[in-house]
Amino acid sequence: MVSTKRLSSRNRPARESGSERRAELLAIAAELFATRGFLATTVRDIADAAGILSGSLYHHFDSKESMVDEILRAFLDDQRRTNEQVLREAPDPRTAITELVRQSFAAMQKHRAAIAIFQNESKYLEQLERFDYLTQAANDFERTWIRVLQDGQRAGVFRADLNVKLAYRFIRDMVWTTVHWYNPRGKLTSSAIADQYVKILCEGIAEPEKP
Amino acid sequence: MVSTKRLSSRNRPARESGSERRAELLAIAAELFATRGFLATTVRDIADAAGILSGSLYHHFDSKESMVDEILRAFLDDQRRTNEQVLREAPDPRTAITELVRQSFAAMQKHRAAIAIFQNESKYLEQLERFDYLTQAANDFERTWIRVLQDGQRAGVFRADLNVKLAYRFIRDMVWTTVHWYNPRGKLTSSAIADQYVKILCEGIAEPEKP
DNA sequence: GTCTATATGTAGATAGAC
DNA sequence: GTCTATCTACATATAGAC
Repeated sequence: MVSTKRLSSRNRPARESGSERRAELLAIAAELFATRGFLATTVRDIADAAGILSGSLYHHFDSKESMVDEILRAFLDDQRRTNEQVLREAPDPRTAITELVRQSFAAMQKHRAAIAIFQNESKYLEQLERFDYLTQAANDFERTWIRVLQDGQRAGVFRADLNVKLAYRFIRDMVWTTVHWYNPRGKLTSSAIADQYVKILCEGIAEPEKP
Repeated sequence: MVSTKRLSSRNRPARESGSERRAELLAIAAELFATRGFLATTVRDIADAAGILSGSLYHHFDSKESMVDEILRAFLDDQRRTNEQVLREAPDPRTAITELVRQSFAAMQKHRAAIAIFQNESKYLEQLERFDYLTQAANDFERTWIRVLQDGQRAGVFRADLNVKLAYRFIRDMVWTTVHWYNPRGKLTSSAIADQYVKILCEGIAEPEKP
């Protein structure tokens, strides 16, 4: 049974995805990239934090860029899938917006470091060809939110005088920048923050009920 | 009249503040730091953009850090002064908040690059002792806004159920992150953005008038 | 999977001529 | 005020032993 053709974690080449050690190292790198910044973090910093020497990292990864690439792709794939599900299931624009916000905050539990990196380093990484998908992902998010806002305007649940592009940026910045100060072990749960934000947001942009 | 003891721009030592060339070079550096990031910008990049060689920069500045230091201090001093004036002159909390927002957006005309640098690089620069004042400045801003929000709550013009610390971060992020996409030569004036934002913000957090 | 040893590039910064 | 020339340090990455 050992000589099966299926690649188990025992015989899979180390430089491909799936090994537990890789995952550990990626988590360590993600944390450092998020807190110190990608450029300010050296491969020696990562190796030190992992208790190995810098050269040993190259047994697992091609380069520092490959590491951040994997971290970001994992987050963006996950986020895109979840957004699509929200849009499929939401019965109306107001629910859709609320759920998109709540779901973005929820992502902070799982992808806190990746979100911070996406926020802080996109401007730099987008200059490199291999990270073109970051620009595409940002455009995808924008299209999704703007469509929901416009649908809501047409349906009369969002103010007609709202500049949807501006409102989108407003919501996006509000949600994502939370990662800069959010503390996963603090008093405020991501759910509580989401509730407070959605409340401020909706009572600002929702058309008041006609009496 | 030439042999006066007063330092004119003719005889002032080049490495002190005031010369026009310094100001030009600082503006060029600020633009690069803002768009590419502080670490990603090399002194050679700055020199290239200025049409000189990298060594020549050191006739004007001690180091790359000194350059960003000057850029940030100029912005923060200006901003602090303006905030104090707003607070002195605003007759009530709602006006104070509105004017603080409007004034922050107005700062984007004069200090766009510095604001972006302050936003993007503070986390890294704060690790260095010489930039301790960045942490202090951020705390000062926070205290100012929170005081106004609390005053407004006590006066009954802001919702009593508002989490002021959360609302502050909400406003701060909303305002400052605009610099990431604000285009000084675009259709939207900073004043128009401010109006739209203040509207969304206030109709969200202002207590509705009792009929 | 990690270590030893090292190649290679490039960054920030300096000294002195013009 | 800028250039020429160069120093020094450190970053990413590699090759092969264990």
